[in-house]
Amino acid sequence: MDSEEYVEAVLELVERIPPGRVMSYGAVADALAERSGRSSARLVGSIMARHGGGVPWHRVVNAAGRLPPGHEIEARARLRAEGTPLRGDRVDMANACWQPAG
DNA sequence: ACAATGACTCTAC
DNA sequence: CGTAGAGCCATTG
Repeated sequence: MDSEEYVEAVLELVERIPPGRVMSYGAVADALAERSGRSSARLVGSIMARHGGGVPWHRVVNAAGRLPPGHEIEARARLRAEGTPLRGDRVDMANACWQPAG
């Protein structure tokens, strides 16, 4: 069961992601590990899959800059519209990687 | 406790 | 661009 506390923390952080930037599940998990104590890329992914609605989920990608399955087209279009550095069908993590610290 | 699953991550081929 | 194997942690049967 996903504690709403953790879910809210994830959604909050995802909403904090500025346009043109993205975060990897692992980065989100790592950033939330300080507030929840427990975190895993799989957990964040699972939460996004269940509660990803209502937040710019397209700003959350995996470590390889891959877009979430079933939404590649949507995510790619949104990212492109926001000016996110794209590299083919993936996100240019070298420039798009963002973190709450800066 | 065990087995299976998942919007993950890394390394190797 | 692809597959395969191991590690990861929580949920579910």
